[in-house]
Parts: sequence; C-alpha cells; structure tokens
Amino acid sequence: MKSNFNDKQIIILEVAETLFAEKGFDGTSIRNIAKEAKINIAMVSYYFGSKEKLLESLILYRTSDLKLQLDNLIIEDLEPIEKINKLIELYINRINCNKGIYRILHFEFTSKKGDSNLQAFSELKKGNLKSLESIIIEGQTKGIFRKDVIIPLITPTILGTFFHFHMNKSFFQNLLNLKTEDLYNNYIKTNLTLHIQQTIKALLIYES
Amino acid sequence: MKSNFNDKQIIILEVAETLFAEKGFDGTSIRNIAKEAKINIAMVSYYFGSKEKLLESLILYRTSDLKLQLDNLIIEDLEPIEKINKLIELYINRINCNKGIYRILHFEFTSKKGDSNLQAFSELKKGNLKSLESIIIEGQTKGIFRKDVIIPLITPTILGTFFHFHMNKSFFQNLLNLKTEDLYNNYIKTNLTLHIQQTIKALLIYES
DNA sequence: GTTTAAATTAAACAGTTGTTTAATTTTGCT
DNA sequence: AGCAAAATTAAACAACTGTTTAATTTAAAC
Repeated sequence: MKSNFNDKQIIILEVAETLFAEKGFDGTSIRNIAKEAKINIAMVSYYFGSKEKLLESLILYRTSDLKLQLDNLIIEDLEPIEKINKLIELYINRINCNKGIYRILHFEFTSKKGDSNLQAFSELKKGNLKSLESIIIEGQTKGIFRKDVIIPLITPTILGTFFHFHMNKSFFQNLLNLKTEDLYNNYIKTNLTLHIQQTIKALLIYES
Repeated sequence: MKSNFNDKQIIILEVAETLFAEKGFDGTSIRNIAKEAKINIAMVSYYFGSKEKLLESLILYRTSDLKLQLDNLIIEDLEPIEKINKLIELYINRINCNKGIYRILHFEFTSKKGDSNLQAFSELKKGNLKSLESIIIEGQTKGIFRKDVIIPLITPTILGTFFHFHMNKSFFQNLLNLKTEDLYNNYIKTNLTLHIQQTIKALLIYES
C-alpha cells in the first residue's frame, strides 16, 4: 500500500484534515496548519500548489481505496440485506475514523467552484451509488426487496442521518448523556448504526 | 405579527440569509452584505453588534414561529401517521422556503463557540423533539407504531436526508436530470418528501 | 569534495477581514 | 425655529489572509 505522497506531505494532509474538520475549510488558515504541523507556511504551496489543491489532495488521499472495499463487499456470499447492513457499517466506520473529512467532502467541497477535481469526486459518488444499486437490484430479483424505492435517495438517508447526528454532536451528547468521547463514539457504533440499518431495512422490505 | 426588528434590519437579515446560504458564514464578509443591501458597512455593527450576533439575530428571526406551527399540528384531528407526514412536509417546506438558513443553523452554527444564543437554539431543538415525541407516543399507545424505535434519531433521518440531498444539489441535478431550478424544487416537493415519509412510515410500522 | 537538485526558511506582497471612530446628516419632537 | 436623539457616512484601525520571492540549508549523486 504505497501512496503518492511522501512522509512530510502526509503529516500536512492529516493535520489539515483535523483542522478542516474542527473549524471548516474557510475557518482554517495555512498558518494554522503550518504551526500545528511544525512546518514553514511556504511548504503548503510548495508541496500542493495552493490551499484549494491541498483540499483536493486530501480528498484523493482519503477516498482512493473506498471503491475497492465496496467491490469486495458486493462479491461476498451474503444475503442482500446483510450486504446492506455491512455497507452501512462500512460507511459509518470510514466516516467516523477519518475524523471529519467527509463533512468537507460532502458539504464544503460541493460549494467550491473549482471544477477540476470536483468532476473526479462526482465520479466516485456515482461509483458508490452503482455499488449500492447492484445490491438492491439483487435483492429485488430475489423477491426480498420491494421495487418502488428510489435508489438514489437511499444514500442521502444513510449518510444524512449520520451527518446530522454528528453535526449536532454537542446537542446529542447533552440529550443522550454521552459525556465522554468514548461514550459518544460507542453510541454511534451501536445505537446509531443500528437505527440506520433498521430504517433502511424497513424501507426496503415493508409493504404498505 | 410584529417583529423586534425594523425595516432596515430586516433587509440586512434577509440579504445576510441569502449570502450565508450561498457562500457560508465564513465565506461572506460584512462588506458583501453591505453592498448587496446597499448600506454602509458600519450599519451591521451598529444594528446587531457584530457579525456573529447578526447570525444569532437571523436564527431568532427565522425560528420564532416554528414552535407555534408544531403546536397547532399536534392538536389537529389526524391519525398519528398523518401527523408525521404533515410534520415532514412542514419541515421540508420551511427549510426550502427559508433559502438556506437551516444549513447554517444546523451545521455552521453548531461549530461556533459563542454559548450565548446557542443555548436558546438548543432549547428550540429540544422543543421540536418533544413535539415529535408526543406524536409518536400517541401512535404507540394506539398500537399503530412499534415501540423499539429510538425517537431522538428520527429527526436526524428526516432532516439529514433532506440536507444531504440539498448539499449535493449539483450532483443530484445532474444524476436525476433536473436541469432547471423549478424541476429541482418540484422533485423535492414530491419525490424527496415522499421518500422521507415512506422511510419514516416503514420505520415506525414495519415489524421484523 | 564538488556539483546539482530538493527542501526549508524568513520576509515581503497586496488584499481582505471585522470593528471602531469621529464627523455629518436625517429625523422626530416641542 | 431650535434641539436632541438616531441614523448614516467615510476613513482608519490592526490583524489576518493566501501566495511569492530570493536566500539559505540539506541531501544525494558522482
């Protein structure tokens, strides 16, 4: 598993990831990143060209192997509903582990005008959607899933539920009494994941 | 229906709303707002105190009557599932009409540190949750809704699905062939709303 | 050891940021 | 009319923004 980035670049990328997730893309300055990563402010431009291109590199760095994981999931010998459950788990786990890059990826990056890497990212999303679609069609032909669901709207429900929970972190930490970081993360891994799986299962199977 | 803000303040608030929704809070400068609203840049500080307090005022301005609408919905003579459907419609309609303030409200405002008005906003969210809870408990006691759903996680599913769709606007416009603004908004009002209603209904009624 | 390229630095660049000041104009009141 | 409060203005403030430059240090190759 070799990356196109050297050690120093990876440090910059990971520091940037943390700060972007904490304070947003606009809210993070190159000087913030440089200080945290203990490098000179010129190094970001030197290695990545610009702040925007740093963001593009970060997204590339974090999404390069997602497609591979999805492809492996599809060919596993599992019932469709089990595949869906695993896909949900996979998504949540990745998003949660990668600190907060997906927040930028799905929200902030969308509003940036640079059409360069945005196209590549759009392709990634289309690929993910195709993987989900193939699982659902498999379930439909087996007669397990209902056929009137709007497949492209399922991803928004999966990811949107998670994001909304995560974006209102402090609200839910207070509401659900999840004082420590561990309690909060554990709640995501168990209850929230279960809720999403339960929701999608009901949507796919329930007959009105 | 009188507001605490005068005409000039309302102009500023509504210009700010549009710009915040377009370019984000950090991405919008006071000079942007002043130019668009055709006022002097000092007027924002003069009327609202600071840029952050302008945001707080904006949220106050836009959420003050939401609770009232929810209270009216609860006492209507409808089946619980119909109330849920109406609640979903109400949410989506409000979010969609108020341009994009809810994006800031639910995402950007959360990451701001100012604990002042954040507390008030948290109370609003708790109130909304209580309204939803009362409807669901009503359905549970009537034996229509299942009893093992995690109620606080339903709002994330409703709002999260919508937000995720809306945040990836250009992606879905391309994917679903919604070239014009009208087509896009119509898709939200029909298909997306239906998808969310369908999802929540399945979640509340489906027995595994 | 010399040479060549890569890495790193401090400094300066030209803009933009939110906010404040002090002066001026407008408004409402008697 | 005169007066006082409110509204509006242009200008300045210091701090921060992303990026570039030119000089210096480090590393690798021969």
